[in-house]
Amino acid sequence: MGRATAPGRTAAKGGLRIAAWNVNSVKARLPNLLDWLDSFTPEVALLQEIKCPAEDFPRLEIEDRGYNLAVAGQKSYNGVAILSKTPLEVARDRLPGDEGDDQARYLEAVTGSGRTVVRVASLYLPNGNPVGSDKFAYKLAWMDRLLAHARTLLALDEAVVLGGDYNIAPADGDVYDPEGWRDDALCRPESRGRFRALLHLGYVDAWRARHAEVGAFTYWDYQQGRWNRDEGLRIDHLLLNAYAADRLGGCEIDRGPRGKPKASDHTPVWCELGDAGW
DNA sequence: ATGACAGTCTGCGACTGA
Repeated sequence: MGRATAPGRTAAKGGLRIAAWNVNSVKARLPNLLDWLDSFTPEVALLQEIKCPAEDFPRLEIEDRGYNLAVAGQKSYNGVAILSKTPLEVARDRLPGDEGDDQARYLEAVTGSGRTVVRVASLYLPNGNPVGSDKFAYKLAWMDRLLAHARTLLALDEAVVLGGDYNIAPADGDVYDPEGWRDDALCRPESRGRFRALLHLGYVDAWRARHAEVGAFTYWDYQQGRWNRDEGLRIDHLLLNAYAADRLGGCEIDRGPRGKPKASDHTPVWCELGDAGW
């Protein structure tokens, strides 16, 4: 159609690029976030760990760059947001299954238009350490709720992308030191088994679908020179249902933001979805 | 080497994260 092409859509050629990034405080990271939005110009950005209530989100700076915005925030910790060049229709701002859970870790919205309509979720799965604690139980329960919800989403005839910080390294090849991390909540069989259960539902790990290599990471600890040594973990993921996977173009980890001053300890992962072919 | 991280607010120390 003759619709005007918005700035930043050139690389997508009518498709759209969806990125997930744990920014570790949207206020502390605002210059980094704006630099990234200006240079990469994703059509959709799924942010985690904004660490502020929705009313404190730097809305104007984002909207000035042509993004619509949806936020599920809370004071001090957690918090997720979705930025999109096209309007957002929020579907839910909490993960169903536990009315008593007030942590802001899940936000789901429908965005895109015409042949590029897509349902996206920005999710921040609990860390779960130390293993054996109530935090670990919360992580596994949260993952069980995500599995149940992901199953209900399969009934929809639309593309679905569940993106964010899963706090799970799916396999030893996603960890710089698998032996050292064997008993960590990010690598435990209980965590990995639930991640695999998502794949068994039919969701596709977009990065793994496009890359066979091991030793590619999305997170590097601030301490002990982990970034300079490239000692990290791949824990941020884009999971695609079949409708989305059928449209999957490239999927890449953008290491650029991790190397900048005042960086988050995570870096973005993004994928490109082409137009629906029908 | 008496060190070597970075957010948050309960704020000059404690808590959380991965």
